[in-house]
Amino acid sequence: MRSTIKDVARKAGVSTATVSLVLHNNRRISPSTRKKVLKTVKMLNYRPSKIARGLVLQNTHNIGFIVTDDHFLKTEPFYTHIFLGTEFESRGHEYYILLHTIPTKFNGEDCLPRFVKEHNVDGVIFAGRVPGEIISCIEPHNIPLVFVDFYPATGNHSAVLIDNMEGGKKATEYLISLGHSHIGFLGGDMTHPSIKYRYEGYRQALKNNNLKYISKYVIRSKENTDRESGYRMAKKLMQNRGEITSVFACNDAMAIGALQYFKEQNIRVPDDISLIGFDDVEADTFISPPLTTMRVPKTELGTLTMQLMVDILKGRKEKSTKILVGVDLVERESVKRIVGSN
Amino acid sequence: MRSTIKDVARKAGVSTATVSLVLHNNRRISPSTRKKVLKTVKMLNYRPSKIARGLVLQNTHNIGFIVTDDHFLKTEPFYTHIFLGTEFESRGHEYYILLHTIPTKFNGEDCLPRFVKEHNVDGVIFAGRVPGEIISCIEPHNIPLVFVDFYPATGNHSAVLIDNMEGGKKATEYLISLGHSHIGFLGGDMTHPSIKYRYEGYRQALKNNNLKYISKYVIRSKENTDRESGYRMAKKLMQNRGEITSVFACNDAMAIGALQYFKEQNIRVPDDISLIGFDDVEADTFISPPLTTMRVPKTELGTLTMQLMVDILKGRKEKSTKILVGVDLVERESVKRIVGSN
DNA sequence: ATGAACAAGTAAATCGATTAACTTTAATAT
DNA sequence: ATATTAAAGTTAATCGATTTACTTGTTCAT
Repeated sequence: MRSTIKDVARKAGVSTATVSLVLHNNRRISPSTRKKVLKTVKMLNYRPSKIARGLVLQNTHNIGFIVTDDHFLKTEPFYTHIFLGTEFESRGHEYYILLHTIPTKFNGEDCLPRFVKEHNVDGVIFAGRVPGEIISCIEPHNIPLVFVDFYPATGNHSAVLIDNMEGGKKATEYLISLGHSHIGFLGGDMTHPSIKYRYEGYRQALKNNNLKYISKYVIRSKENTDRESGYRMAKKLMQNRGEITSVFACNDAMAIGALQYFKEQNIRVPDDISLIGFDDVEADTFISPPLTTMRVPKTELGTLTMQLMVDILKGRKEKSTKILVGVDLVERESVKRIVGSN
Repeated sequence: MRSTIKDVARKAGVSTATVSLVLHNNRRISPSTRKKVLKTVKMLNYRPSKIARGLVLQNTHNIGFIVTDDHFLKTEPFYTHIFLGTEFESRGHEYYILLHTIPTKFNGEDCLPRFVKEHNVDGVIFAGRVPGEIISCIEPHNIPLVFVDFYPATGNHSAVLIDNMEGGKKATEYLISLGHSHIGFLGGDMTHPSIKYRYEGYRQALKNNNLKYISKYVIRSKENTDRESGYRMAKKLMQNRGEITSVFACNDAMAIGALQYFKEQNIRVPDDISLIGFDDVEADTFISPPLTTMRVPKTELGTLTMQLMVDILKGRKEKSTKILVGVDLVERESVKRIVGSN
């Protein structure tokens, strides 16, 4: 049987209060008693029970992590990385992460996650876009919420976000700097804030460089931003290609889908067309040519989120803090300088 | 503030004992009192605190889930599916899953997961191959262990396993049934039990069908069974191709890598060579041609594991129960009947 | 009418930690 | 010598639920 605070107290010849005070570095206890207690603690291999402690302190030291099924399971382990980031960070803070996935076909019923019902979490992290109902179900419970890689339209919540606008701008400006002036944009669901901001960045870059915005160069859909949709959108874009020499895909999954289409059509990348993505997923280095993209620090996104959550729980940060995380260009082989430029 | 058992008792005009007994369906309580209490419970939206309950019952209702980093993060979300399977199943049993990942470069130090140190789990699930040190660190703690998709060489533990031998046999026999008699085997790390058994199945199928085992048709390595290694092993296999008309890759990742190589060499699949994989990962349907493979029910693997864990915790099953899960052929487009056969 | 058997409910101990309030002893000030 | 203060520890209440042992009241057999 595991040892309790009573065992330690008995063995060390002190009260349980003394043991507890020693463990909390209270200086009411003399160095000699302190030493004695610590020795006994070590000897009995004692660790306070998280449960007993939770009962009296009225906390759980658990954090809920909510993400949709399809986000968590998609081929690119984007959210899995974020999840692991929170998990890594939680270790140092003595927290545990409890996962809750929302079915793809969420119908609004039973929207309260079990860990909220049972009051088994001190805070909740939302990763990626989640249905608004879930948020409004949880909000009234008055638990700190932190969003990562998504920010709901209403409310004023804490969030860790990618600087998508800046990223979109950087990606586009990179193409421009290599002489491209007819740049396609391969967009997915434009109601998604991330995609929208990447698109805004694209527009800004064009504007800042005095390039015309040509609407037939821009594909938007209502669909998911996955490989399949990338394939189809690339097809659509190429059917009315104009003078396009490069394409900025709103994420790597779509870029990879587009690449597939280009290959089938014998459109060479980067010789015939340059392609830049966004996210930096693992598959990027394995495909041919390796994809130039904007790196999103996924694990870091997770650790930052968890740090923010802990800061909020300890009252060290405001309940509506926003953290913006920058993205960097990763040059690989899918983008090429326009011949004759510069 | 959330309501406690005292609030319910007061409001219903009974003792806390009565409330607890009602909630446990004890028939010492009269139907009328019962009804009254249940009404109050609903009114106050009361739920017993998991923590308080855990303290008196001496359980945590948490299950630890241990997997290595690289397993959890690899491109094919195989273990992510298993993880989610356990999570789904855990809901119905009022358990929570706590994840612990082992760094790829595990050096043997600090091998005890936090949740074991803190006695914060009732049982531990090991998913996929894990370093032996971890297992022997946890064993002495006398917590129920269940392995899924991996079984350690020593000890007699509970496990949920894929019937790899049967699967390897089925895959090979399928090729044979279509007229193939020169069948390559693309193997990875043969010290891995799963790979070893798939290979055994391959040999058995050959033997049962009176086909010669030709050692140059079999590639084994010590490397990971990933796409990159599939690419390189396919290259090696083709350098000494003999009369090979089909290849059984020990998993889909390797099959996809091989496919990549075949494409680059203008070896058409399935026209020049048939290719069958194992696992049924999502990418299979997106590549061209879609990969014929053996379907492993990943989510089910997770739910079965969790069920087994619960059964063991409740004393309904032995501590060394094994469950073998069958695999099924998924016919897609990477395998073709040999012309002229049958 | 009396006691046995049963039904319905409660009091109180318990799980393992934390901490406010208190006690005891020693040191210091006046 | 006495009051004051500080130091070092302890007592006991508390968190929220569960459950054993007990009480009280009722029914039923004889």
